[in-house]
Amino acid sequence: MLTPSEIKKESYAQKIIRSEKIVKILSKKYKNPSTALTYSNPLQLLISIILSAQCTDERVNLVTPKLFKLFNSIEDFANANKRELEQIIYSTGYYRNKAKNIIACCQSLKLNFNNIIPSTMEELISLPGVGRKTANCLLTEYFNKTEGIVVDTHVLRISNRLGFTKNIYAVKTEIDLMNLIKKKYWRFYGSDLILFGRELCKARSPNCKMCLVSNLCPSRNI
DNA sequence: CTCCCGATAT
DNA sequence: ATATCAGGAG
Repeated sequence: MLTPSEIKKESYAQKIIRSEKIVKILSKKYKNPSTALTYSNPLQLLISIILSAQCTDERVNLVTPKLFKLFNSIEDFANANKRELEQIIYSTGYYRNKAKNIIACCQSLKLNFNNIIPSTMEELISLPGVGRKTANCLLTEYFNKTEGIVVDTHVLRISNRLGFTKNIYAVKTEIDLMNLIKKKYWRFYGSDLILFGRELCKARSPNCKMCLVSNLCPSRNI
Protein backbone atom coordinates (compact mmCIF):
# COMPACT_ATOMS: atom_id res chain seq x y z
CA MET A 1 0.00 0.00 0.00
CA LEU A 2 1.28 3.41 -0.99
CA THR A 3 1.81 6.07 1.65
CA PRO A 4 0.09 9.44 1.24
CA SER A 5 3.38 11.07 0.25
CA GLU A 6 3.99 8.36 -2.35
CA ILE A 7 0.52 8.94 -3.81
CA LYS A 8 1.28 12.66 -4.07
CA LYS A 9 4.27 11.88 -6.32
CA GLU A 10 2.28 9.66 -8.71
CA SER A 11 2.29 10.25 -12.47
CA TYR A 12 -0.81 11.41 -14.28
CA ALA A 13 -1.21 7.90 -15.74
CA GLN A 14 -1.17 6.47 -12.21
CA LYS A 15 -3.67 9.10 -11.12
CA ILE A 16 -6.05 7.94 -13.85
CA ILE A 17 -5.77 4.34 -12.65
CA ARG A 18 -6.25 5.37 -9.00
CA SER A 19 -9.31 7.46 -9.83
CA GLU A 20 -10.88 4.54 -11.69
CA LYS A 21 -10.30 2.24 -8.71
CA ILE A 22 -11.97 4.75 -6.42
CA VAL A 23 -14.97 5.22 -8.72
CA LYS A 24 -15.48 1.47 -8.93
CA ILE A 25 -15.28 0.98 -5.16
CA LEU A 26 -17.72 3.81 -4.45
CA SER A 27 -20.18 2.83 -7.19
CA LYS A 28 -20.27 -0.67 -5.71
CA LYS A 29 -21.16 0.83 -2.33
CA TYR A 30 -23.78 3.25 -3.65
CA LYS A 31 -25.81 1.08 -6.01
CA ASN A 32 -28.51 3.38 -7.37
CA PRO A 33 -27.61 6.89 -6.32
CA SER A 34 -30.39 9.42 -6.78
CA THR A 35 -31.30 12.77 -5.36
CA ALA A 36 -32.73 13.13 -1.87
CA LEU A 37 -34.91 15.97 -3.15
CA THR A 38 -38.60 15.17 -3.40
CA TYR A 39 -40.27 16.10 -6.69
CA SER A 40 -42.87 14.80 -9.11
CA ASN A 41 -41.98 16.55 -12.38
CA PRO A 42 -38.94 18.21 -14.01
CA LEU A 43 -40.04 21.71 -13.03
CA GLN A 44 -40.22 20.71 -9.38
CA LEU A 45 -36.78 19.11 -9.66
CA LEU A 46 -35.33 22.25 -11.25
CA ILE A 47 -36.81 24.52 -8.56
CA SER A 48 -35.64 22.16 -5.81
CA ILE A 49 -32.08 22.12 -7.13
CA ILE A 50 -32.01 25.93 -7.28
CA LEU A 51 -33.24 26.03 -3.67
CA SER A 52 -30.60 23.52 -2.58
CA ALA A 53 -27.71 25.96 -3.03
CA GLN A 54 -25.77 26.06 0.26
CA CYS A 55 -28.63 24.30 2.00
CA THR A 56 -29.37 20.69 2.91
CA ASP A 57 -31.76 18.67 0.75
CA GLU A 58 -33.66 17.91 3.94
CA ARG A 59 -34.34 21.61 4.47
CA VAL A 60 -35.46 22.07 0.85
CA ASN A 61 -37.91 19.20 1.25
CA LEU A 62 -39.50 21.04 4.18
CA VAL A 63 -40.52 24.04 2.06
CA THR A 64 -41.33 22.47 -1.32
CA PRO A 65 -44.64 20.76 -0.40
CA LYS A 66 -46.24 24.13 0.35
CA LEU A 67 -44.41 25.78 -2.53
CA PHE A 68 -45.56 23.26 -5.15
CA LYS A 69 -49.10 23.35 -3.80
CA LEU A 70 -49.26 27.10 -4.44
CA PHE A 71 -47.20 27.11 -7.67
CA ASN A 72 -48.13 24.40 -10.15
CA SER A 73 -46.56 25.53 -13.41
CA ILE A 74 -43.85 27.55 -15.11
CA GLU A 75 -46.55 30.17 -15.66
CA ASP A 76 -47.27 30.32 -11.91
CA PHE A 77 -43.60 30.87 -11.03
CA ALA A 78 -43.12 33.36 -13.87
CA ASN A 79 -45.99 35.44 -12.45
CA ALA A 80 -45.13 34.88 -8.80
CA ASN A 81 -45.21 37.68 -6.28
CA LYS A 82 -41.58 38.01 -5.21
CA ARG A 83 -42.43 38.78 -1.57
CA GLU A 84 -44.72 35.77 -1.29
CA LEU A 85 -42.13 33.49 -2.88
CA GLU A 86 -39.41 34.84 -0.57
CA GLN A 87 -41.53 34.09 2.49
CA ILE A 88 -42.18 30.49 1.46
CA ILE A 89 -38.53 29.68 0.69
CA TYR A 90 -37.10 31.87 3.47
CA SER A 91 -35.66 29.06 5.58
CA THR A 92 -33.47 27.74 2.75
CA GLY A 93 -31.25 30.83 2.92
CA TYR A 94 -30.22 33.17 0.08
CA TYR A 95 -33.95 33.60 -0.23
CA ARG A 96 -33.88 36.92 -2.07
CA ASN A 97 -31.50 35.67 -4.79
CA LYS A 98 -33.31 32.36 -5.05
CA ALA A 99 -36.73 33.98 -5.42
CA LYS A 100 -35.42 36.41 -8.02
CA ASN A 101 -33.70 33.60 -9.94
CA ILE A 102 -36.71 31.27 -9.88
CA ILE A 103 -38.98 33.97 -11.28
CA ALA A 104 -36.47 35.04 -13.95
CA CYS A 105 -35.76 31.41 -14.83
CA CYS A 106 -39.42 30.62 -15.40
CA GLN A 107 -39.95 33.84 -17.33
CA SER A 108 -37.15 32.71 -19.65
CA LEU A 109 -38.66 29.22 -19.94
CA LYS A 110 -41.93 30.85 -20.96
CA LEU A 111 -40.39 33.39 -23.34
CA ASN A 112 -37.57 31.38 -24.93
CA PHE A 113 -38.46 27.71 -24.46
CA ASN A 114 -42.23 27.51 -24.98
CA ASN A 115 -42.73 26.43 -21.35
CA ILE A 116 -40.66 23.31 -21.88
CA ILE A 117 -37.55 22.65 -19.79
CA PRO A 118 -34.66 22.17 -22.23
CA SER A 119 -32.49 19.07 -22.12
CA THR A 120 -29.06 20.34 -23.16
CA MET A 121 -26.30 21.92 -21.11
CA GLU A 122 -26.10 24.96 -23.38
CA GLU A 123 -29.79 25.73 -23.10
CA LEU A 124 -30.02 25.01 -19.39
CA ILE A 125 -27.17 27.29 -18.35
CA SER A 126 -28.73 30.10 -20.40
CA LEU A 127 -31.48 30.17 -17.76
CA PRO A 128 -31.09 32.70 -14.92
CA GLY A 129 -30.02 30.99 -11.70
CA VAL A 130 -28.94 27.82 -13.52
CA GLY A 131 -25.22 27.07 -13.65
CA ARG A 132 -23.35 23.94 -14.64
CA LYS A 133 -23.98 22.20 -11.33
CA THR A 134 -27.76 22.63 -11.50
CA ALA A 135 -27.76 21.72 -15.21
CA ASN A 136 -25.66 18.60 -14.59
CA CYS A 137 -28.03 17.51 -11.82
CA LEU A 138 -31.07 17.89 -14.06
CA LEU A 139 -29.38 16.20 -17.02
CA THR A 140 -28.29 13.14 -15.04
CA GLU A 141 -31.27 12.84 -12.72
CA TYR A 142 -34.11 13.56 -15.13
CA PHE A 143 -32.92 13.47 -18.74
CA ASN A 144 -30.57 10.54 -18.20
CA LYS A 145 -27.82 12.35 -20.11
CA THR A 146 -24.15 12.97 -19.35
CA GLU A 147 -22.68 16.26 -20.50
CA GLY A 148 -20.51 16.97 -17.47
CA ILE A 149 -19.87 16.08 -13.84
CA VAL A 150 -21.93 17.40 -10.93
CA VAL A 151 -19.51 19.40 -8.80
CA ASP A 152 -21.18 20.54 -5.60
CA THR A 153 -19.53 21.36 -2.28
CA HIS A 154 -18.94 17.66 -1.49
CA VAL A 155 -17.49 16.75 -4.90
CA LEU A 156 -15.26 19.83 -4.78
CA ARG A 157 -13.94 19.03 -1.30
CA ILE A 158 -13.38 15.32 -1.87
CA SER A 159 -11.80 15.77 -5.32
CA ASN A 160 -9.24 18.02 -3.67
CA ARG A 161 -8.67 15.57 -0.82
CA LEU A 162 -8.15 12.75 -3.32
CA GLY A 163 -5.65 14.89 -5.24
CA PHE A 164 -7.67 14.91 -8.46
CA THR A 165 -7.56 18.73 -8.61
CA LYS A 166 -6.04 21.64 -6.75
CA ASN A 167 -8.84 23.98 -7.70
CA ILE A 168 -11.09 25.72 -5.22
CA TYR A 169 -13.65 26.59 -7.91
CA ALA A 170 -16.31 24.14 -9.04
CA VAL A 171 -16.27 24.95 -12.77
CA LYS A 172 -12.49 24.56 -13.06
CA THR A 173 -12.58 21.43 -10.93
CA GLU A 174 -15.19 19.94 -13.26
CA ILE A 175 -12.80 20.43 -16.20
CA ASP A 176 -9.98 18.68 -14.30
CA LEU A 177 -12.30 15.80 -13.45
CA MET A 178 -13.62 15.48 -17.02
CA ASN A 179 -10.03 15.18 -18.24
CA LEU A 180 -9.11 12.61 -15.59
CA ILE A 181 -12.17 10.38 -15.47
CA LYS A 182 -13.72 8.35 -18.29
CA LYS A 183 -17.09 9.67 -19.40
CA LYS A 184 -18.92 6.46 -18.51
CA TYR A 185 -18.03 7.11 -14.85
CA TRP A 186 -18.98 10.82 -14.74
CA ARG A 187 -22.53 10.21 -13.55
CA PHE A 188 -21.47 7.91 -10.72
CA TYR A 189 -18.54 10.04 -9.69
CA GLY A 190 -20.80 13.01 -8.96
CA SER A 191 -23.64 11.24 -7.21
CA ASP A 192 -21.47 8.78 -5.29
CA LEU A 193 -19.16 11.46 -3.92
CA ILE A 194 -22.14 13.44 -2.65
CA LEU A 195 -23.43 10.46 -0.66
CA PHE A 196 -19.88 9.63 0.41
CA GLY A 197 -19.34 13.22 1.53
CA ARG A 198 -22.51 13.30 3.58
CA GLU A 199 -21.93 10.15 5.53
CA LEU A 200 -18.17 9.60 5.68
CA CYS A 201 -15.78 12.08 4.05
CA LYS A 202 -17.36 15.04 5.87
CA ALA A 203 -16.11 18.58 5.66
CA ARG A 204 -15.15 18.92 9.32
CA SER A 205 -14.36 15.40 10.41
CA PRO A 206 -13.59 12.89 7.64
CA ASN A 207 -14.00 9.40 9.03
CA CYS A 208 -10.83 7.93 7.53
CA LYS A 209 -10.96 4.88 9.81
CA MET A 210 -14.23 3.73 8.23
CA CYS A 211 -13.33 4.83 4.70
CA LEU A 212 -13.34 2.28 1.88
CA VAL A 213 -10.83 4.22 -0.22
CA SER A 214 -8.50 5.59 2.45
CA ASN A 215 -5.66 3.39 1.12
CA LEU A 216 -5.99 5.29 -2.19
CA CYS A 217 -6.20 8.75 -0.58
CA PRO A 218 -3.24 11.14 -0.27
CA SER A 219 -5.09 13.05 2.46
CA ARG A 220 -5.91 10.12 4.72
CA ASN A 221 -5.35 10.66 8.39
CA ILE A 222 -5.26 7.43 10.31
C1' DC B 1 -12.83 37.60 -6.17
C1' DT B 2 -17.13 38.87 -3.23
C1' DC B 3 -21.80 38.77 -2.08
C1' DC B 4 -25.98 36.49 -0.89
C1' DC B 5 -28.23 33.91 4.10
C1' DG B 6 -31.12 30.76 7.45
C1' DA B 7 -30.74 26.37 10.07
C1' DT B 8 -27.99 23.03 12.10
C1' DA B 9 -23.89 20.51 13.87
C1' DT B 10 -19.71 20.86 16.29
C1' DA C 1 -18.83 31.13 18.31
C1' DT C 2 -18.12 29.17 13.90
C1' DA C 3 -18.16 26.05 9.91
C1' DT C 4 -21.15 23.96 6.76
C1' DC C 5 -25.05 22.83 3.63
C1' DA C 6 -26.74 19.17 -4.01
C1' DG C 7 -24.31 27.53 -6.11
C1' DG C 8 -24.82 31.43 -9.11
C1' DA C 9 -24.29 36.22 -10.43
C1' DG C 10 -21.85 40.55 -10.60
